[in-house]
Amino acid sequence: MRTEKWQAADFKMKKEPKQARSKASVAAMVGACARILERHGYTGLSTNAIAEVAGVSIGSVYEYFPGKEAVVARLTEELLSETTSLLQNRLDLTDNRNDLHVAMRHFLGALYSLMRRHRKLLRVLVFQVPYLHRLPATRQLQKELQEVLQTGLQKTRQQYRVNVHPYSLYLMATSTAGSLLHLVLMAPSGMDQEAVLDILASKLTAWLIQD
Amino acid sequence: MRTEKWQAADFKMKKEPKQARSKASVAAMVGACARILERHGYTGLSTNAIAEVAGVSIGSVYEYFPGKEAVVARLTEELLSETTSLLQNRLDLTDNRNDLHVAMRHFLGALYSLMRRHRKLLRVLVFQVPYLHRLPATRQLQKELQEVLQTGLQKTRQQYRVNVHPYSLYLMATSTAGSLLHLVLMAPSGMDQEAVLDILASKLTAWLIQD
DNA sequence: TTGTAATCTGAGCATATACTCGGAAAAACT
DNA sequence: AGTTTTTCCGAGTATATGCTCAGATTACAA
Repeated sequence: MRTEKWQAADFKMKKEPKQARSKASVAAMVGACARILERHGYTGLSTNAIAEVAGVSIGSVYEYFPGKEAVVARLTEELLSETTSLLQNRLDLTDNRNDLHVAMRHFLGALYSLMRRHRKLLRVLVFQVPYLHRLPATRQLQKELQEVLQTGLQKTRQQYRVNVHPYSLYLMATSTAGSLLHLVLMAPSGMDQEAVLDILASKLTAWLIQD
Repeated sequence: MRTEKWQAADFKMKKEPKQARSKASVAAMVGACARILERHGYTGLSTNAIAEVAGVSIGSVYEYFPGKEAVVARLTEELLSETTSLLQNRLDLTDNRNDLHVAMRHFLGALYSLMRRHRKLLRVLVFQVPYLHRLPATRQLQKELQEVLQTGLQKTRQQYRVNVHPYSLYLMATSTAGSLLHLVLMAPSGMDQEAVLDILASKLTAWLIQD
């Protein structure tokens, strides 16, 4: 029983594609990776499958990636950049609002719809990819979310004179993540999800103010 | 690209062991399954590995299980029964308490220490097993947790005259789960986890009462 | 003791997956 | 056009994994 490969997996590409042709190939591989994950889960993901679905040969895959783990890493990086830009946009939008509850609600709504758009992929990444939390993109996402929360709270603090305990902040973040994930991936049918978001925003606001 | 096997996996044992010898064998297989999952993750789990670690031959594994998925299912059932009995015990203990916050804190603490005891296994089950949420044991656990929450709240309602919206209840459950999971599996080092539990209990109590 | 059911064995086959390598084809450069 | 770099190809090898099966061994019962 030896240590599995993914425990020391290499998440970096062998080389960057330089010409337009090869960029298209890499894009096709990453796209194929996403489709396979959505349709067949991580168990169904193999380098051979990626090559087949992408319409390239197996040799081309290994030309750019050391293994499927690196393809998944690349895929999460692309998702990360989408999330980052959305976060920044939203933060700018709510910048000059002075209603905490409304701002909170907008932020939750944006995160929710983003997660919902990628729900199939998100489910597999979160619940099946063994090394997700060791991926650079994942770590950076957590970092950015925390910064956004801190920044947003800085303003709030000035306006409402709230002072949140670090542990309280930690609990707000983890519980919100838990609720959003459950709502997007596992919510029972017949649930008015927008209404749930309303309540969540209320509770978080109350939590902040009374702290 | 055909549909993967685990998507229609059979989670039931082929037959129950009848003699003491075979019961020991099955126990060894389940134990081996747990050890392999903890040490090598779901990727490292194979029927051959189970047989080797359990000290039985590969033929014996297939005598009782249709595949590794069924072994995992059996393992989760054993975890479920442990959880169920703990839940019942705790509920009895907090039965005649009239301090909502203290009761809540005890309940959280019990859940936390149980999860902590099985943290390695829990991490793999939650983040790697593709079919975890389709396992009968998982479904039943969610059911029981919901019942416990309802029952506990029934008493609370009488004592404190609180009336919680169903969505609010849903959010309490999912956010608590999210925080506990993060605390057990991903909390940054140097965190006073008992203190975090204190705050969580306070917040949940406040949430309930002000609702 | 003898027969029957339960249990265990492990070689072995079929398939899947990871990954290499020698060389062809296309693009870029001079 | 000639040269170099980049890109692509896919048969082929090594290994891992799922699973079967014919028969040996052990428990139990008549």
